[in-house]
Amino acid sequence: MSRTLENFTDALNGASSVGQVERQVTDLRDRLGLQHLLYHWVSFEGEMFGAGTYDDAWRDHYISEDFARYDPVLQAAYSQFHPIDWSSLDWSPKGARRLYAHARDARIGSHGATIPIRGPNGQFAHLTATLEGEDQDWEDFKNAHGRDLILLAHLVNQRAIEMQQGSVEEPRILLSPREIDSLGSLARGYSRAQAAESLSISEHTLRVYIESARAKLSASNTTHAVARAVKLGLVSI
Amino acid sequence: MSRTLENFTDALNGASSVGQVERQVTDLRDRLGLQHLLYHWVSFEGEMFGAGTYDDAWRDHYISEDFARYDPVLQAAYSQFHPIDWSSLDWSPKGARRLYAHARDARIGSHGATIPIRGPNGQFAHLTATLEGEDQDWEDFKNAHGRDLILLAHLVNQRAIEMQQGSVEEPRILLSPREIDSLGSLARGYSRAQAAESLSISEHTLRVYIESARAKLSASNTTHAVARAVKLGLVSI
DNA sequence: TTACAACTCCCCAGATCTGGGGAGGAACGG
DNA sequence: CCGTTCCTCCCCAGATCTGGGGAGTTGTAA
Repeated sequence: MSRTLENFTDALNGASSVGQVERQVTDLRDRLGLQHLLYHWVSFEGEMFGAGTYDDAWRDHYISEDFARYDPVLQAAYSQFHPIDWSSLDWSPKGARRLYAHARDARIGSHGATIPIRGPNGQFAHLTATLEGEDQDWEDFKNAHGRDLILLAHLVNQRAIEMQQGSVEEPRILLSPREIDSLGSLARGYSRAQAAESLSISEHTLRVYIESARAKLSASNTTHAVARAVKLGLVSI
Repeated sequence: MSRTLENFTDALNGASSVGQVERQVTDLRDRLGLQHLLYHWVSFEGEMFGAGTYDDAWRDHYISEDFARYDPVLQAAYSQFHPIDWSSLDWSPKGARRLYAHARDARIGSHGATIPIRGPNGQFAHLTATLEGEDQDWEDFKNAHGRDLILLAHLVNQRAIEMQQGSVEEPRILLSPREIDSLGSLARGYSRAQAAESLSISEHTLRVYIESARAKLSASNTTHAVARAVKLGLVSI
């Protein structure tokens, strides 16, 4: 790990407010010669916060244009473990092309990488670094700092969790094995009749499991319960 | 990052079998002066695999005694994001004390750290490093290599996912914006009537979007479509 | 011993979803 | 210009899900 990053992470541990974190992120961005650096947490309930160097105008614009719907970076971040190099993504759909054009106008950066990071209970965040320059500049940066960014993402997320932990901790949702089996079958497309048969139980029993899982997941209906369970990693498909 | 770890991760990328990975892990353990080093993936279905230096006798013993139920390291790994220093855990419950005694007998190590790591779709793994020595030896190791272990966990997990995924690449599925809106509303628990109203369309229109999204996702029914869309990161909830 | 969670099973009646059919207009790329 | 995709809307009839009620057994921890 480079000295710059060591100093940054030491300072991060001393930060006691988001404002201080943001100043340190800005400083690190400049030291690394980046266009932007952003840490962004998307909580399970949809709350968002972050610390980074995107200006308010871009943030507001991104939200008002509902770019999250079209953003291939976000979609890749949700579904992948690997760091995402923006140049590896498909920007051909219309919405994505539009986002790309607007981001170029806003001087977000010609190249970027986004590192997804996951914590317990469905916590999700990502660290994004962008650079303005030629392809070779970007390759050089990745070779020099690619692994550093991974570690940085982890350490920033760790600090963010520590800062967040003053507030209420979400209770951990636990489903029983049969609840997991039941929602899992539905998530894989079985009807209730099929699911009951495959689990060798009656549909009545299956329903009890679904309903109790629904209650634990605070879900309005079964589809909602399944979606939450998939999102929380409680069932696999 | 130290030269030893760089060499290890470069070799890891060239490994084409679990056996090769295991040899490299053993080598790294020795270079770092550790008692043991273990990467352990716990799949959702309960399958476990890993690459590490615990011997088969300990693994079998751990399983036959059902120590996973009592292991405070595992419990902490499931519920925390931070690297877990074993010495920070509460070993006073009866089962945990018993596990601790058996692990000491098996020379697992007097000190250890476990780094939890999470991927998409509920994937969970951890990297554990143990050391036999005095408290000061352990503090020295953590200061020298603590952050390296975090990065190592990430890179090993990345490699493990690559190996697990083989050659099957899912064709990229694209949903239209209205399809995304529709499935997203259902994933958030809206009934079709509510979803149609919130999107300012008729239920008939909503249904067309749901059905076309279902076809694109090769889903048996709507719940299946929603689950797949969540899993693939196509909709957020 | 008691309480709770997990597992098993049932009923009725109404609400919602699904298979299968139909239709039109606008935008974009070849 | 034509074909495709996306967006908009409709019908009928049957299948499935849901709200609300009921029940029992077993195992475990306090």
